[in-house]
Amino acid sequence: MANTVPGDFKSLSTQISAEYDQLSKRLKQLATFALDNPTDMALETVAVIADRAEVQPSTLIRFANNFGYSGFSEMQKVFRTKLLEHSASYRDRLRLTQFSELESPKPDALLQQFVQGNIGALERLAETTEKRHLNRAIKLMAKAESLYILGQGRSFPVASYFVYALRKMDRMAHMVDGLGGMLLDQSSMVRKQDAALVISFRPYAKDTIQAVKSIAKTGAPIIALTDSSLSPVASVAKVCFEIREAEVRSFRSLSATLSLAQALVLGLQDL
Amino acid sequence: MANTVPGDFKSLSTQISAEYDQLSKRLKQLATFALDNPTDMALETVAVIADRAEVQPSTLIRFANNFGYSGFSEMQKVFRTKLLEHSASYRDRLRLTQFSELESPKPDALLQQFVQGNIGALERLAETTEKRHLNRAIKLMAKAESLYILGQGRSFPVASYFVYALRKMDRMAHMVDGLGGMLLDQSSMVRKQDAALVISFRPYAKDTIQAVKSIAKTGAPIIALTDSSLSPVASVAKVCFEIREAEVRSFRSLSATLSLAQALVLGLQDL
DNA sequence: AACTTTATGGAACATTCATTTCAATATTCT
DNA sequence: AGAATATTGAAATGAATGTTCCATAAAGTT
Repeated sequence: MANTVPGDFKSLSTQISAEYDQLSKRLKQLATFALDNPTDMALETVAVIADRAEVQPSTLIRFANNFGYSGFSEMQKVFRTKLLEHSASYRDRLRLTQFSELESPKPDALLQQFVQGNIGALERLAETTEKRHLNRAIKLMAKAESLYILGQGRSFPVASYFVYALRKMDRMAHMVDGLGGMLLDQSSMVRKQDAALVISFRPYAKDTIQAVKSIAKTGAPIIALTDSSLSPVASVAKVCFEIREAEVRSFRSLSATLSLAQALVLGLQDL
Repeated sequence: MANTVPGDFKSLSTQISAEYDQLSKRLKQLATFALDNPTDMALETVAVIADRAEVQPSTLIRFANNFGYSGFSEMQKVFRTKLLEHSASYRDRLRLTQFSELESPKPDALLQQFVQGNIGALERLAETTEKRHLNRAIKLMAKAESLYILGQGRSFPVASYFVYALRKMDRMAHMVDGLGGMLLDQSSMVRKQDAALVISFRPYAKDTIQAVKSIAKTGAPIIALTDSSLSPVASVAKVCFEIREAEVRSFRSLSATLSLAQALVLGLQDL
């Protein structure tokens, strides 16, 4: 048996619709409830769902078995993943699907994974980024005489992109890269009519933190792109963007961060 | 006490941030995990979360108590409701942005445009990239003793990402950046047992082209990431990836290129 | 109508789960 | 350094949850 167990919500719901006529009375009753209240199915317990659907708890298990699942819990996973489709990161979704990362080691599949993950991260970025943060950040950048960009390690590509894009728009942009161990010297150039853009992700580069803190003392506003509100740069920033990047095989991406960088830079154009 | 128990996610997360410094080691550890993985906090069981956060189960209850909740379950409700609110409002958002594509020049719309554009570019990349190109490129990279990376202007962020990622995987990776006008000197270091990775988009930087041609003469294989098969770097490359990036307001993105870069680097791991 | 098959309710069961407890360890204060 | 306090790890506990079982009811078959 175990012919085709619906692995995702779409195939499950179509199968429910298809077999609906052949279901028994209580199973029909539950079927309509399930399709009407997928959120309940995803989050509530057997007892609660049974109560809401006005069905016995055992009916839920029978329902799940009827569609090939070993029990209710297994079926519930399908509803949960469906719930996360748009709101959660790639990794979260992957975790709930039974057959996940392990199998496909081919480079082609790898690219697919990155693409999927990055798409997810981008959707999430669009969803979670607050308009007023964007506005405030752009205003700060516009007011600043010079812009100083800090970013090391994994954040360096983003920093260099900022510098490139800002210069393209004829803005004064300086990379604080610590070349030749001059990091603190470079950051001491920042005056309070300037502004600093700092990109920093775990593990937060010590140099960057140190430089940001010294900049903060000058009173120049700091715009931070980081991964958590607990990040050491978050506390000193005037505006702080929390960015959740995709992660494939414990390798974090940069797509979301770069998209945000683009939006910030291009936003300057409109002022 | 029960002074103010955070009833919604926002107040909870701000309170976590506020009290973070005064938390104990394990509680800090869990705090960052909770803010990083709200989905896990919402859906998983105490045991699973404890395992993922590398913490004892009891820590979760202590954490919840610390913020005024009677137990973990009570706190979990906060994470769950926020998950629901979020996925609900997402559909509204999508509907809204689909309407307004053309009109609003606000930074928020700009971000949506970038996100949409980049998602499109990523999908296209997944479709058009040929498996055998990936395989060939990865094999060339694996065989090479040292890897030399070239990329200037807009391609520089990608180049620096390559260097970062390759070094992370303990590969010899050298940036040919032409610092101090030494570009041709740097490229003369390449021997035929090495390989070069060149990223170049219109308008192709003269320096890069020149350097690539001189590298080609050594017989070292060249892998190119570029925008057209007519690009000056395409003709000298052993493997050439044509990448079409998203363009918003005549500003080209880098998401697709970076995703490909990630796939290439991580593909090395599997050999 | 008698018999077989299937569906259902409700309680019993076993499992998983959140929570409590306590000894061991680390930290702080005197 | 030593006592006092706070933190942590690991197992025990008890509550909740998912699942199974079986007697009863309904539907279908001869």
